Amino acid sequence: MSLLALFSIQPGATEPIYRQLIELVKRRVAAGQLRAGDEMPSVRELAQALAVNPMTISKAYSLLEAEGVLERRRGLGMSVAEAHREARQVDDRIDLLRPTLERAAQEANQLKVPPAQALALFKTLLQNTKE
Amino acid sequence: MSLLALFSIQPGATEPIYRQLIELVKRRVAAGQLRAGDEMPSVRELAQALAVNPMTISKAYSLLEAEGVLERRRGLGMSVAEAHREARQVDDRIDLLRPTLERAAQEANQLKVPPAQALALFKTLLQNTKE
Amino acid sequence: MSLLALFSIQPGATEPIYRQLIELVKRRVAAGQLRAGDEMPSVRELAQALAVNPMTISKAYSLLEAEGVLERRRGLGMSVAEAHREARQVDDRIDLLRPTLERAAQEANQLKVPPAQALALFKTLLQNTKE
Amino acid sequence: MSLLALFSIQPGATEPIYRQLIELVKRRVAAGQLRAGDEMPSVRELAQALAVNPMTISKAYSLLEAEGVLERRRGLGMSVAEAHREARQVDDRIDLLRPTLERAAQEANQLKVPPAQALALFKTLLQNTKE
DNA sequence: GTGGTCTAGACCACT
DNA sequence: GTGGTCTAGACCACC
Repeated sequence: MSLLALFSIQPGATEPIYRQLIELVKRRVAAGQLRAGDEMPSVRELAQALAVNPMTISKAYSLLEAEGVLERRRGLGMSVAEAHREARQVDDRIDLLRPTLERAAQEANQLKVPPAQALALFKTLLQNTKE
Repeated sequence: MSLLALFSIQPGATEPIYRQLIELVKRRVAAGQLRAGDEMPSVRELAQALAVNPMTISKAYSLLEAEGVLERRRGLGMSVAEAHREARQVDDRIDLLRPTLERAAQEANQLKVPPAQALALFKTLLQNTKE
Repeated sequence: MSLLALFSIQPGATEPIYRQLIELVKRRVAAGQLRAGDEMPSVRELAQALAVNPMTISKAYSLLEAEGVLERRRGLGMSVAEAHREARQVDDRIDLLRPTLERAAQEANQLKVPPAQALALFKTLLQNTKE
Repeated sequence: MSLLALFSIQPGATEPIYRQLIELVKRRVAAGQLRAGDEMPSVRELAQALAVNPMTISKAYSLLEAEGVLERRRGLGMSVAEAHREARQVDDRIDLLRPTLERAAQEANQLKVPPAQALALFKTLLQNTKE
C-alpha cells in the first residue's frame, strides 16, 4: 500500500487544505503510521495526488517543520522528525482528540440532546467511520 | 434572565464571529430556547453586548433570514420565523449534532484511540461542559 | 362594494408598503375608480383594513397630497384632488404603465427570450391576472 | 469584447447595487453568456469598472455563491457553478421573466389599458430596448 | 426606534 | 494574485 494512501483531503470543506493536511500528518505520526525517519512524499508528488497547488503542500510542510514534526534533509526531501517521540502513548493521542470532542459536547448540551443519545450516536459513528 | 444571555461568541476563535452567531442561533431555535415569533435583540443592542461592530451582527441576521430562520419585520426588527414553528423533535436536533460527531469519530479512528476510551472521554465532557 | 376593496397591499413584497399604496392610488385615480372629490378612507380605517401601522398610511397620504393627487380638507379627511383631470385619457394611463414594461423588455432581451414568446406570455397574463 | 461588458449597474436606481448585480448575473447565466466554469471578474476589477466599493461586489458574489450560482475557488477567484451546467431551456428563462410581466399585467388591468394597446407598447419596447 | 446600504481602509487567509 | 472579515462612520428607508 502506497504511502500516498495515508493522505487525503476534502477539497470542498471550509477548513483550508493546508490545515487539513497538517492535522492529518500529526494524527498519522501520533498513531504510528508515520515513524521517525520515514520519508514524506515529495511536494510535487503529493500535490499531484491530491490535485492541489504545490505551494499548498509546501506551506503545510513548512509549518510542520516549524512545529518540529517534520525535518528537512537537504537534497533529500522531508522526513518525520527524529526528535518526535516515536510511538505516542494513548494519553497523548487522546489529547489530540479532546478539542473536537469538547466542541461536540458543547453543541450537544446546547441542542439539549440527552447524553445517552449523543453517546449512542458517537458509538455508532466510531464503528462505521472509515479512517 | 435576559435574552441576551443566550448569545455569546469567542472573539479569538478562527471561526468568524458572524458564523459563530449563525450556528448558535440555529441551535437555540432547535432547542426551543428561541421560539417562532420571538423578537431577536436589535442589531445595535447585540453588537454592544458582544462588543463587536453592528455590521457583523447585521451580516449574521441577514444570512439567517436568507436561510429562513429569522424574519425581518420592516421597521420593527427581526424575529424567529414562523416557518420554524414546529417544535423540533430530538431527531432533528441530533442531525445538527452529527457533523461534529462524525469528525470526532474520524479523528479518533485515525488516532487509533480505542472506542471505549473515546466514549469515556465524551461522556465526561458531556457532564462537565457548560452550555 | 366598499371603497376599501379598492386598496390592497402585499405585506411580504420588497417594495415598501407606503409606496405600494401610493402607486395603487394613482392607478385608481387614473382609471377613474377614484374621482375628484371622492373621500378617501380615514387613516385609521385603512390602517386597520390593511393591518399596517397608521403612520404608514399617513405617510402615503401626505406624499400623495404633496404630489397633488389628494387634498386635505380640514376636519373632513382626505379626498381626491379637484385639480386632477377627472378621467385620464388612455395615453396618460399608458404612460403610467410604461416603466414596468420597459423593465420587462430589457429583462426579456437579456434573457434572450424570443419576442414572440414574451408577447404570448404577456397576453396570457393580461387575461388571467386579477385587478 | 471584454467580459466586463456583460455587467452594468444603474447607480441612481432605488434597487441596491449588489441586488442589481445579482439579478443581472442570473440572467447572464440563464442566457448562456456566462457558462459553467467561466471565471468571473475579480472583486477588485469589477469594483473599479463599476466605480463602486469592492465590498459591494463581494456581497453580491457571496450571495450568488449561497444561491449556488457561483463557486468560490479558494485563492483563485469566483467562477460560474458547475451545477448550472445544463444549458437553460427557453422555458426556464421565461420563468425568470414571469414576475415582472405579472406585475405589468396587473398594472395594465388596474389602469384599464386595453390589452391590445398594452401588447402593442410591449412589442415596440422589445424591439427598441437595448440589452 | 428598527435594519439596510455603501464607503474607506486595515488586516488576514488561501493558493 | 485571490476573496474574507472586521471596523468606523455616514446616510437612508421603514414603521
